[in-house]
Amino acid sequence: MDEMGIGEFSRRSRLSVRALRLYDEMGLLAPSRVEPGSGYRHYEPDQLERARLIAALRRLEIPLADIAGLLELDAAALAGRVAARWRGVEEEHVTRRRLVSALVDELNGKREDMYEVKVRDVPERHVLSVKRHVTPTEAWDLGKEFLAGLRDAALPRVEGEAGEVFAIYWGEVSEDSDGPVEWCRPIPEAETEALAARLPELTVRVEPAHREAYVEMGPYANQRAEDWPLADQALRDWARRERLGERGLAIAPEELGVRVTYAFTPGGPDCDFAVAYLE
Amino acid sequence: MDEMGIGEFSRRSRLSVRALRLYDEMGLLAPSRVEPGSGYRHYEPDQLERARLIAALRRLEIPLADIAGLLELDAAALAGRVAARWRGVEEEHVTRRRLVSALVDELNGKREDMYEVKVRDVPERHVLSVKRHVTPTEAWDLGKEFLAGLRDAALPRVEGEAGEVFAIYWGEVSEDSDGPVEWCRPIPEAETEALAARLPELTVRVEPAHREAYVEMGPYANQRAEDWPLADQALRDWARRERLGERGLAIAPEELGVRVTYAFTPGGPDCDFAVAYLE
DNA sequence: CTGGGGCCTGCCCCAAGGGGAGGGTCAAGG
DNA sequence: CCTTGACCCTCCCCTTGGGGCAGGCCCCAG
Repeated sequence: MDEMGIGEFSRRSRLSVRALRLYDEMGLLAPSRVEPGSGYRHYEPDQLERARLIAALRRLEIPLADIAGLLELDAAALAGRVAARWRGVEEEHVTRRRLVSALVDELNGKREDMYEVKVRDVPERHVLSVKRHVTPTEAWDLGKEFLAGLRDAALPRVEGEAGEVFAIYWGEVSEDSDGPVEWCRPIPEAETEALAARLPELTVRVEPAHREAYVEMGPYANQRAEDWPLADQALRDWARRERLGERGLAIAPEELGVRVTYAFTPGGPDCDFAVAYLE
Repeated sequence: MDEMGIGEFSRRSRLSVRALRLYDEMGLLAPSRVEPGSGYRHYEPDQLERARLIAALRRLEIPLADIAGLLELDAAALAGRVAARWRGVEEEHVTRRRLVSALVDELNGKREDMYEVKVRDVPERHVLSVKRHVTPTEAWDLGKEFLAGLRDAALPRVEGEAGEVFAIYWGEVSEDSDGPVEWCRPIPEAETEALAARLPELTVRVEPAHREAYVEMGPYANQRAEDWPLADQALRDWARRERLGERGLAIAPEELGVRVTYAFTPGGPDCDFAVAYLE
């Protein structure tokens, strides 16, 4: 019977008296005995183990509510959950690291010339497409699925840059706005009807000729989400310089009705970031 | 004059309306115009840059109060501060990563045998020592300084394990309790008086013979702070199994008057974690 | 003239405690 | 027996960065 007061238990567990009272209140770590008269809390030495485990989990910034659940698991299961949670933290950390380097580069002016805006004329094209409402992550999955389907179908190609697969963001794609997004594959005009019959799950339509502004983003752009706003900004600045704001230029993915196209090289991960405007 | 309402500015800056109102209130990002009658906020497009910068800094979890200061800097200085802050985050992340792996290993029982408790008899020794009240970080600095001084003094050695440099934590060393901590170097009994005269800044005393329990912690233990509590726990468990709790065994660094000794190999970073008890 | 969206302020809420007020309890020393 | 100091209690307000909701105003289109 070598129970101790909250002060000593605090020192031994390296948890503050404050925290111990909170954990008691939350039912996370109740004292072994509470004096009825004074309300004094008393703890047993073997409660230190639980206390120290809580302290360790808190040091990893795990919320108390989650800790309550974790404490019901056996050691092996707990270890698994902690490891799994940590993998998530690592991932987020890597994301943030990329964000920092992008931000620092941008502040140091190293990215200004990375996003040179160019203009190109795109002829009228017949395309096979899917158009769907999607969340940001689903947008890429939709693209992957679309590309995989195309490979199986072994379609005839249109020559040159105009033959590349591309995506059109018809509206903002974010947490609370879901596009739609359309993935397109140009096809030779002559084969339009045959392909429409062969691939009934895809739409066939005509993409009108237009002139578009674009920036080249290089390989793996899709993995560097922090670069997209910069490309967006570059195009936005260009549009303002060119005073195109009121001539039907669609400048922002976050504006509804916008047409932002991403031009892809189907074999690889290269992509452009293009803003279409119609003359 | 293409100003916009708070809703559109929110979508374009990817900051919530809520956040924008808060930033206005805090003076971080004031709207360019507030309608006197209705209180409606209006923003100019060129405020988007600042807004997006704030959003980027917030994504790095920089507090708003700090952001206010950062926004007054020019781009290069800001980049430097962001990079510096990030280095701190990286460091903390590494610390936490070690903590996780230690915790997971412990939960999986991989560390149980790492801390096998052994017992050894230590003869009476004459030692040169410094004893001082220190904070946790100062404790190691004190040790380094002590070891450096010893090297310069070229002292005669005592043979064997009993000749190693060691430290005694006479009391808890933490944020609000500061030891004291004593660093000791055994010397041959015959030279006691000569050395006392030669090194007047050091104390000379006799460390009585005793039997002590200890665990071996291997190299670089001082860099793995998360291992110390485990060693402590191993000794604590051992003491309870051996029913030594009431026979004068000092079991906890957080208990005042305790004697926890750390045994060092002076050339390298290896150290034991020893708990002395007197028979 | 009515509906629907956009916008306003003001109030309460979250996590995980920190700080302090005001007051009770307990052991030792004078 | 009294006091002193250490310890402990509950209760309330404070923090950060907003989220949610209520009640009400503004403004435009049909």
